Amino acid sequence: MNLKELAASLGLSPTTVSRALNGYPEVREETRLRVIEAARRHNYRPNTRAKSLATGRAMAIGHVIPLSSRHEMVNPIFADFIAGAGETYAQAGYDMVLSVVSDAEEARIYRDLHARGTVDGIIVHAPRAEDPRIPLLAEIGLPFVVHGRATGASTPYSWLDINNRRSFRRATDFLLDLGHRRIALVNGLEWMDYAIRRRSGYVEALRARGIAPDPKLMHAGEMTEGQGYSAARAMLALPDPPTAFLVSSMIPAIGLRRALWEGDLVMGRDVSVITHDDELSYLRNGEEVPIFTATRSSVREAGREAAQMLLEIIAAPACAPRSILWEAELMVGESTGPAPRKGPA
Amino acid sequence: MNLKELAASLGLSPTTVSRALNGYPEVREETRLRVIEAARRHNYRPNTRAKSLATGRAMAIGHVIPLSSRHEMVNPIFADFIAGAGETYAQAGYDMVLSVVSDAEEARIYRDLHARGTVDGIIVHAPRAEDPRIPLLAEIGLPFVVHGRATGASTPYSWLDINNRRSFRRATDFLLDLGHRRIALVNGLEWMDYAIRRRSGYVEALRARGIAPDPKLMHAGEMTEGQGYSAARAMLALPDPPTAFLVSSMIPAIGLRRALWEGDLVMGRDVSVITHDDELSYLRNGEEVPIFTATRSSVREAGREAAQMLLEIIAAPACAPRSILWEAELMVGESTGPAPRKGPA
DNA sequence: CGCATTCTCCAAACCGCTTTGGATGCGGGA
DNA sequence: TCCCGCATCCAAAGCGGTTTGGAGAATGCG
Repeated sequence: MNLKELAASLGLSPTTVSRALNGYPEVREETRLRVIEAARRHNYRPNTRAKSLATGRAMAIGHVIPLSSRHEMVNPIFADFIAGAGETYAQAGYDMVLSVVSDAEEARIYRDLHARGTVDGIIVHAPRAEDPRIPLLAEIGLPFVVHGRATGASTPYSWLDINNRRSFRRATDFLLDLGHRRIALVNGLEWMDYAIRRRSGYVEALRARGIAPDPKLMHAGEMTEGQGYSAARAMLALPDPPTAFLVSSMIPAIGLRRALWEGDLVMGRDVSVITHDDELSYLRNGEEVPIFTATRSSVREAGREAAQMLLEIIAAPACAPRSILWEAELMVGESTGPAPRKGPA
Repeated sequence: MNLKELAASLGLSPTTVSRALNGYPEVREETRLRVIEAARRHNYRPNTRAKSLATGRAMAIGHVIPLSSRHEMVNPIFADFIAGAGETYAQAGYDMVLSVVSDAEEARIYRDLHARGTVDGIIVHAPRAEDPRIPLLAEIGLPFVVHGRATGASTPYSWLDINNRRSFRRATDFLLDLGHRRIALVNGLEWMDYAIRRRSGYVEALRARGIAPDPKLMHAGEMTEGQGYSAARAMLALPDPPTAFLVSSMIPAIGLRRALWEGDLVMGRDVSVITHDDELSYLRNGEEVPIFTATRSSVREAGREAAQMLLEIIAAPACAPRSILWEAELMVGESTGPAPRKGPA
């Protein structure tokens, strides 16, 4: 059932039916009701493609999942972010289109999505330092919002991020206040922006207490269970092992927990752990009492908000780039405690 | 840059340019090369919406993520499945559109996606018993492939699934052969099709050895870390606790591992564990030696294959429904061992 | 050389919707 | 009574492609 047929069945012109359905005033109220009723009865939905061809708006937002060709990993927080963004899109009548691409062809995909008119805007995931995607998107003139930031980007852009530096600074201070001096950092890949900021917060806190950061206690890898495990194993085997760990995500924290258990170390007593918690729906940090002391911020909420921001930018393309910076809260759980007197084991 | 402009810049008609780019034979080879070169130089990409309006094909596939309104959880295996499917779509020039909806409005979304012509086909995720989506999609005539199956569906349909019943039957047999008699099942929600089949494989194996399934050893819940933990805690507190567990996913298996550690039970010695392993990219089951003995099947590979199947169905809509049934392999890891003589603890 | 093909290319219709620019009929003010 | 303005509706021109139905030139054949 298309517009023309619906109009014919009502003895009206397509023009009038279109206007009736889209709420234009040039149509008698009685007629409008008749049209709406008929549309409902016939299960009429305007064809998306025709509509967006006519209006010039795709009513769709693109999300590009980059797969680095070496480590073919899907970002585990991606699903929850998408879920949040999806809620916003659904309310606003937008569709979400997803592309999974290796980073080699990422630039091409952006150009494509824009040139083919598939989407009205884009959410940029997992920004890296000096991320080339930002100048690229600015150049081709496709509205976008970055989830995170990109250190060293010169063009202004819109973003939503948490205060990674400050939250890891606070977490490190928290551990220092508990008497820990050998504090390890299990962080994300070193070129990821969030990892850079977290490390700088960590280093800053150490330096403020006159502690030189020890490269042997700083690990950069992917946010997998295995990475958390092996990083912890290696560090615990050092002659002077850490008494506390700072971890960038619940997933490696779980691997770290495994390593601790294997070493007969009790979390919160022998070794303290603080992790960042994205509040992934399938990985809650305990039910009532948090298992891990954690810097916490809902990535799903971030998805909702970033999507909202992008829709507003699309609605008013002229206005200046906006940004939102959230503070992560520090939830004290059972994984932290005073530094042991003589070190673990 | 659109077709008309490109044509004008070449002194050709839009017809000829379109044909040249789409490989039709009615155009001189020399002209074709000239057109292709110009298209490349001007970064020309045909407008998706106009193209699909003209051809009637959306060149897009829909994935609907159902969020049950009570537990607002994102299926953790979803991201990897999507990544696999995305690879197939990218190769075939299809886009992927995602909708996140509460199950209350799922039916409406399917009708919408079809009526608005947004997609050419749909992948159905997380099928339940007697899943209403299957007759619905069949009725509205939208091609679809189910990832999994739906027990009790009367209309024929295409699907790709693993042999859940057999793999859990084999896993249970494996534990029985090791001497275990009190074997617990930590399964998915009882109305999920995969959970039903896994339970039936488990029950079947027990019955074949003359063991009556004990409802107290059968847990049905969501595939979260917390569920695995609390189910294990509860069962281990029984007067006659299980000596072995069968778990439906790595994520609750990790929660289960936490419960075991808390109870000072060594996995593989005091308590045996077999889990299903979807090979999630961020949750590898150990590096060389698998940590968990596991029934294993790549959900990402499933995504690739299901997408492929759907594209073939769209290309040849008349042909009979197809189906693929994969056997999961049983990987023996370190989490299983002979039943302890007198039970744990 | 004449005619039928074959090669190339083009004009125009169409996909389903929006939107501009009227057309028509009615009531009200001068 | 006449004209104007308003309310209501419609015809037709896009949006950017594909595709049908030729047209004109070059080629093949007798």
